[in-house]
Amino acid sequence: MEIKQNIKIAIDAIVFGYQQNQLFVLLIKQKYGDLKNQWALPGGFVQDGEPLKKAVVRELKEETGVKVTTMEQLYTFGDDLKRDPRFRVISVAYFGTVNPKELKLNAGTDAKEAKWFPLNTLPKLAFDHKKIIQKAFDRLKAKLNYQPIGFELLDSKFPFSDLENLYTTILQKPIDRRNFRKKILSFDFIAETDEYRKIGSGRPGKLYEFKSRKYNELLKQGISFEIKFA
Amino acid sequence: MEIKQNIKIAIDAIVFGYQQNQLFVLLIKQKYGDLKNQWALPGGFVQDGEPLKKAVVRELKEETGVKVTTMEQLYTFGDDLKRDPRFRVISVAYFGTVNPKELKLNAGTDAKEAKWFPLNTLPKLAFDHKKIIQKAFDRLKAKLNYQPIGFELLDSKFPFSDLENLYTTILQKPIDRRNFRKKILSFDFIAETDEYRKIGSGRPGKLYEFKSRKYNELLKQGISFEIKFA
DNA sequence: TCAAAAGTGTTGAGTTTACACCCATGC
DNA sequence: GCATGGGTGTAAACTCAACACTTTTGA
Repeated sequence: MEIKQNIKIAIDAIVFGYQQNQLFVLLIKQKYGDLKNQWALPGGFVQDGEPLKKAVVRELKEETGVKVTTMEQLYTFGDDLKRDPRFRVISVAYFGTVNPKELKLNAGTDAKEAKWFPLNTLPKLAFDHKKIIQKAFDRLKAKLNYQPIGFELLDSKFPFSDLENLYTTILQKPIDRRNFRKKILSFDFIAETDEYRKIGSGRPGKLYEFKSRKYNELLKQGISFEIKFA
Repeated sequence: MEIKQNIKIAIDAIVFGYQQNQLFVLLIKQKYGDLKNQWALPGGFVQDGEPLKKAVVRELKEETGVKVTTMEQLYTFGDDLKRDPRFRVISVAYFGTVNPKELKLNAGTDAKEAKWFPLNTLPKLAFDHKKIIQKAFDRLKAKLNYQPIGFELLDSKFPFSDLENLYTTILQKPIDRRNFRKKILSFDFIAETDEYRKIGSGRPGKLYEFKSRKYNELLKQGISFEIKFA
């Protein structure tokens, strides 16, 4: 049985980073073709013997130098036949988060043309990448309500207020600080350290760290992490 | 820029139906190749000028005669290089539900080789289709908790107990009948009719109908339909 | 001593859970 | 009259939402 098909398959990666009350997305500058010099999501064509998720990790490393641990499949864009003007491309989009260290792009590899952009001041984007980022952000927002992600986005030791601010930034609405703290602490997967944040004005905040072992145990047991507040 | 790629792209469709406290999945018997006569999900290769979602609708109609309205993208299977033993195939899986009328397959088209199987007594399946069905079922179950789907799976007029039974069947646990009724009625998108179910033993139940207009309005307003109970 | 951010409890409202008996029908 | 499934209310436990003042630090 011979199948003729003239469709290319690609992956795109949406990587979010967080710093100082701003969400960032990692973009690269296109090097070739009509869209040369336009900004776009990291990504590219899948190789013949390559699983999709390997392709995502590879492209990210090649194009930006950023190493990610887990990328989650977001959506497959394959209804718009002209999303790539050259020929038909179906793209499987993955998204993930990285910790703040990665926000300093190591200049190695091809990374000169990679840059972090604040989510609210994105440049003009190639293809349908604006739409894809929107969808990824929607998913991130939705996830935040039912499982406490976001630890990946923070330093390994962080003051409680960083977590608060991360939530207000992503959800784009204020939260009740007292209720939020009660709720998060009740899950019992972050632990106080005996350190304090040194810099900045105001009273220094105690630093907390994420207890990933506890968190994964709870996940396995299927505990549900709903987080509700104004 | 020339890209060499030897990967085929296909879609698979998981269609659920419901009848008498049982969930059914629509399968077809393979006609060609090594896997001839094995059961598999309806699906096939995407045509060059064809959006993914059109491909799903087309394949379903061709292979089973079943007409679906909306199919939701489930997941793209592309990590296992040998999921199809012949060559590399990446498959975008879609799932959806149909109303009980469709459970009687119209003998037209190629439908002779299509059949509804109860979810708990599936035959041996080709490829990784067992895994795909499992994932679709997990998603169906998850959806049921946060939005009252399932009306599609029932007759247009149904006794309340049908809805109850649908929930216990999918969630695989008993529910509190009184609390369930209170909750569902409080959403106010099903309406009493003045008819009663005629057949069966016991006291005849009032028939209800789904108020899709109301439901869609609420969805637009972003009302959240959480349904919790034992 | 002032500005800035951190830390902390209580109360009322609303929601969820648990629970058992009577009703209408066909046989 | 009995078997079968349909229909109904209430109280206790829990969770959520609203709300404001004190503490610690650096400048």
